Amino acid sequence: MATYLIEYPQRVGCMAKLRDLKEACVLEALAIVASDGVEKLSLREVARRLGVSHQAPYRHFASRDHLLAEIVSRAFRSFADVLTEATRDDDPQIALAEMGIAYLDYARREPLAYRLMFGTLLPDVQTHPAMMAEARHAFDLLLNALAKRKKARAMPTDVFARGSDEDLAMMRDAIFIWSTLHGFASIQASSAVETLGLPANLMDNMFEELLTRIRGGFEAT
Amino acid sequence: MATYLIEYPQRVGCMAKLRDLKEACVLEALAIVASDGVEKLSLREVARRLGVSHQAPYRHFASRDHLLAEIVSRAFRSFADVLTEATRDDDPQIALAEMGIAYLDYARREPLAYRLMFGTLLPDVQTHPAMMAEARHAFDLLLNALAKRKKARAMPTDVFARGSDEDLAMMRDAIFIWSTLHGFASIQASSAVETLGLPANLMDNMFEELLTRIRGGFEAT
DNA sequence: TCAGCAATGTTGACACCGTCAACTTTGCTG
DNA sequence: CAGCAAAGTTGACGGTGTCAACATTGCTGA
Repeated sequence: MATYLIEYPQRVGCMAKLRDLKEACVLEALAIVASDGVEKLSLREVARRLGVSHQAPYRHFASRDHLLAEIVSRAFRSFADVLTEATRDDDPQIALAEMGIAYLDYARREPLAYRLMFGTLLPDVQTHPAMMAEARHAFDLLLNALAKRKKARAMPTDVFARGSDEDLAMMRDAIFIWSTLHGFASIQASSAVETLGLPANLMDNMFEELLTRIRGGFEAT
Repeated sequence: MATYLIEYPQRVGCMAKLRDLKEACVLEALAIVASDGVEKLSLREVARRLGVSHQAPYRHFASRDHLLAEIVSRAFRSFADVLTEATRDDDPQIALAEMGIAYLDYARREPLAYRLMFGTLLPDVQTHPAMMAEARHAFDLLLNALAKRKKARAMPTDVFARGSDEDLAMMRDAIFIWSTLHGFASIQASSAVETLGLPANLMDNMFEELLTRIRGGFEAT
């Protein structure tokens, strides 16, 4: 019987209790993912930790995927917040670098959260539009930073460039940057260095070097 | 009773039968991964498809992870073969580009196999050294290609560079190249373009562009 | 006030899964 | 041909997601 009320005693009525258990499930799920990884996440374990029957969460999440979509959404939001906070400088070029560092740093600090977002099969997008919106928001941070940079460097001739082509080119720029950041981050988050028997410190202190190379590749087109 | 004998009737004795069932398990597992993804791989499903009791595979694989390690090893080997075959040109720079194209092409053609190697939590390395050896072999293809390129461009002053520092620098080069390739490939292999609601053809025909940018980033240090 | 009702939580079942233990069958070998 | 080790089978246990039926709760309108 509702042990979670002890941990979340603020409830005053039915609706509040509802939000409490739903919220408690989300928090407990996030805790499981953060400590043991998404593979260990199960509705029954969440229910068990909350001292509630194994079916109680089903009143608030139609399936495991619905709970997963919720915590993935939150992970994207928190990730986007970190990127936003890190991007401070007025110089768009420097702001981009700040974002890149923040990206890599997040993946290193929170490998399980990073794997949750980018390393597992996500629930179907069509049935979880909120999750997609959060993910897109994070991606838009990169697109916006690129747009600012482009604006600051705009040549008069750019006026003639057609909008959609321009957008597509910028998205391609974003894909390149994201590819390099994501590749590095996921290699680091996986145990690839260990798996391959490479020097343990191989990927340490490579952030700046990686950004330099991204810059080089960025101007190579 | 051993329906798989019908499919693999070449057996002549006990030992041959052993290899048959073991081999049949591996082939069936690879088929499952190729058609439904690694998540759908289960020892019981393999046994069922082979018309054999659910415990029979345990005579040949101590656990699910042991079967997984075996098919991951084979995936790495087949991947390495593809890279090797594609790398034909005498010019080390062109050979590197050929390898890059082959890498991206493989990930696009076989997204489930790619995810098997690079997108899932692999079994423990210490207990599966053969798997690690195959993975390392694939990585060494890149290192060797880089070494050839360096040799072809060697300046006389390079003679003074210390070996281990040189190796470390080359591994860092490899990490950059691999990061970009892997990032792009895994973004493509995941349904990220769909998840983010980006133009469906955004990542088409980007292979050459990506290689150009890698080249640019490569020379930026 | 209180009957009724919808929301919420519980219990039990089913079909999956990996894995351990005990058993039977098989086929080679001394 | 007896024996033995390897191979395969059967059954069980605890874990999972999920469906169905039931119990409880607390608000609401007569």
